[in-house]
Amino acid sequence: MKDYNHLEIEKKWQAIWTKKKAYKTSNNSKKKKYYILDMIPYLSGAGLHVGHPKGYIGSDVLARMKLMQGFNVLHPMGYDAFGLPAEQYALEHNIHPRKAVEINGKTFEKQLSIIGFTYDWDRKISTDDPNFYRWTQWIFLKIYNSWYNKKTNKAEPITELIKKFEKSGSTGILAVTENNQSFTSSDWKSKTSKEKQDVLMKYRLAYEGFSEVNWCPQLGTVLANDEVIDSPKGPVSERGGFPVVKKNMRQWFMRITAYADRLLDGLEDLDWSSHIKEIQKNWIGKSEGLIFSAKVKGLNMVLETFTAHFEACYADTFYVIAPDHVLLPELLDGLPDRDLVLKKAKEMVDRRKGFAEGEYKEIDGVFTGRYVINPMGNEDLPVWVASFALANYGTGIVKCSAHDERDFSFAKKFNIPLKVTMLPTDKELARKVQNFEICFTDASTGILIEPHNFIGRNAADSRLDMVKHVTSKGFARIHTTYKMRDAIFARQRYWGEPIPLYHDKNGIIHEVSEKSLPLKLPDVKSYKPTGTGESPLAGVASWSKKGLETNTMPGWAGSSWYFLRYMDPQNKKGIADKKAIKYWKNVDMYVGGAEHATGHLLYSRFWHKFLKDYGIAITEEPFPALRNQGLIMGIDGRKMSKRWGNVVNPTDVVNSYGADTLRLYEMFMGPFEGSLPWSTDNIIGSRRFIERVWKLVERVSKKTKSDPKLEVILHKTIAKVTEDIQNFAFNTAVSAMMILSNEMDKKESLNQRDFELFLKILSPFSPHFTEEIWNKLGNKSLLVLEKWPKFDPKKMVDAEVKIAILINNKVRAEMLIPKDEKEAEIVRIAKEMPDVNKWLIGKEVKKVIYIPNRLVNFVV
RNA sequence: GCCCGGGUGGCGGAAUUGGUAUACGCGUUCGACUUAAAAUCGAAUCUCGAAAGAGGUAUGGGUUCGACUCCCAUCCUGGGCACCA
Repeated sequence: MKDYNHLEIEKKWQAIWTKKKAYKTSNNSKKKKYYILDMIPYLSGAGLHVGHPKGYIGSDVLARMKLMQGFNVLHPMGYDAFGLPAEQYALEHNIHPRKAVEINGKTFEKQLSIIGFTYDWDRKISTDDPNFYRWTQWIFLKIYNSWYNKKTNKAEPITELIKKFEKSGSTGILAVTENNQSFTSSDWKSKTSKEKQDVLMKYRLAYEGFSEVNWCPQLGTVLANDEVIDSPKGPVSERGGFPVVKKNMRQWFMRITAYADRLLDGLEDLDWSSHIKEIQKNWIGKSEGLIFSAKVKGLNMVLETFTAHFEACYADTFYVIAPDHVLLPELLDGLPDRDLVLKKAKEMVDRRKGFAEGEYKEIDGVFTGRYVINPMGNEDLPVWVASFALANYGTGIVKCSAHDERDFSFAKKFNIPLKVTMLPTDKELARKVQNFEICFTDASTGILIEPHNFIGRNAADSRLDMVKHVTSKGFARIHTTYKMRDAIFARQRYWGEPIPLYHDKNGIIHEVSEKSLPLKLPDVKSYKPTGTGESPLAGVASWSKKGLETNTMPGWAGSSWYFLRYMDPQNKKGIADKKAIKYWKNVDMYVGGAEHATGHLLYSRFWHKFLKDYGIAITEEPFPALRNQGLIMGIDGRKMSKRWGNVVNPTDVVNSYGADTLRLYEMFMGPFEGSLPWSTDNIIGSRRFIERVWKLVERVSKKTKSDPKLEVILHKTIAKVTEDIQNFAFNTAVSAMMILSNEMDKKESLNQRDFELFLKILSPFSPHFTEEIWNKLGNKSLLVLEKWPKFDPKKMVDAEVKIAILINNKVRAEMLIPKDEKEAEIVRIAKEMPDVNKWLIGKEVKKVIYIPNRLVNFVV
């Protein structure tokens, strides 16, 4: 056997696999399908470092095993070419985004090609391809033309809603949003087109509205909440780190909140890390509580407050309202200090704007001069404007008591009287505020006893009782709120999918007809952000003349459905052929970074659920199983980045060690989901292993008989590797194979069939050199398409086992004995062993514990 | 502040219905080969101890014949959320 020349071998087999179309995926297969997908990468142009392929290698190892196990495997790759990363690269390098995408795509493909992936490049997609974004626009129109029917709990065409409005006698359609619309059919018919549009806009799942948004002047665009991060200097953009401020703008939105419950409920059955599920759960932020209504004294007005923590509601002594609350001016009407209070409120709002979300901790307030009648009693409670109250959570008005730390300090500052009810956790508080009035206490148990008798109940039960109590008395009603907000679906940028809508002279919105899709992004000279909040498209005469929407779609549009396109990427009649979707269904195993927990992974679940309602997708969830690869850090332990000069280029590693070594090492480094520093020392170990296997070939012979002991290890290894790959425990799979090769190394001669079984299970990790050996051993077929070995449970059984002899849990001796020997026999032999006997002399054995084939423990 | 993870040799890490802690790899030390070095091969490598033995999985306690594993408390650490009522 020649010396191991990785460059030659890898190039050779990559060419042969491509020529023989070894990884071509068919849509007309009788085999069972397995769809394994890597998160679509965006083309930022920075080039890959060794951390990028880690996830791809993991999914590739699984894909290769599934292929060998006889599945029809779909394992595609493409680019998310639209959006900020590509555009930012273009701006920095002063080239057109289209050109930037082309260059970066080629670099990316070249870097990947040498690692030896199983991608079927015939299925490549790119989100900026008109043949692709035609369907992104098409889906947008479907979403735009739908509303969420809470009764059927699914999206329905907006035409169905209009029919309901038109149907005579119908009044009050159940609203998706807070707007409780109520009108008769004649009311509806008498409305102008514009008025009808305004009503429907409150139901559409894609809608136009105004809102305070995260505006990034440097990027010249609006950012979603998850694209903004906090820094010591205030909020900055995730991409680029530029300052972000609040700005009120016209926007397109996606009504993701309509799907809040389904997004939350669906999480339970997903095979995702609990960590990611937890993040999504917190993001959705479902909170069940009560809404109390209180009459304002001296006005014909009711204030509603939402609270999820109503256990202490009998102790409430004051109300607060958000300084920017829409009802505040009305509440102040007729009061002498009206303008003064409004001015103070405005100051509070302005002050808060200067802080990042969550950074503003000042306590400020002003008394409105109004009182409400306590809904649970008769006394009057003062209403204050408080800097901490948020207009957009709950009702924007809070009912306050001493039990909330923040309410407590507010009351302290402004000398507002307080009461407490004793709750199990509040004994300390009761001591702290002993000067205040204490109501409804049970000093010994801390459980509420008045005005309803709850003696002997635990906290959860008394919470339930409290709900019953206050709702039956009419003090409050049950209500659920969510922290999640509707997603902004617009960017004031050039490089994105055009939104296929236009406004006419009367301000009526029309759709670009389905037939004329794709609505192509026009070529422009200047694609730079205008900085004013207007999209560069506004400056294109032919575009604005038609009244076309000048905002483009955000970066997450294409990535919210691309996985369906891979099923049938060339289809011209729809996003994919019905049969193809029926066959591939959804992604069996999704692999990507954990940083997309609240962005991509939430948005694509939302779109998929919509497409399910619409009858295109056939499963409720797009990604039933998800694995997140950990980062690979620089040698210095810092994140790999040009800035630190610690970037390791995979091409360099492939050149000096080979793709097989790179692949094996990245899988062996540690747990797949862990973040680890790259190590130039450790990679040697993986290379040595490959060379040792390479040399083993010299001892392989068809004439050599199977060694029974080696066979046991071999079959145990096959079982372990099969299981470990399925569980993404690649590091232990590699370690098991290292143990096997060490055992083989001890033998003078090896049975060829046994050795070939080893090659097969090693092939997914290091496909090139194993293919070369397979070929050299005289096989004509391709190893990568060979059948995955089945382990034989009969061959996994050791003839002899090593049993540890313990005295009082200390190992004192060992014995080799036939498997499944009788306990009595083992104990008899053990007692006679000198190393055991000396510990037992003169002592009484109180107990003998025997664990079959593992240990025997004498308790003396 | 609240909600999730995690803490095992010099290093990456193995080990879970509770059953021989430190597999596998790296590094280090010694030896072989070599004029020499690299590479390769062999041996050793948790701590104390000459040995017998003793101790040891962040810390303290508990359950158990037996705990890295289960329970309680504490400390450290990574991540997520946050004036969310």
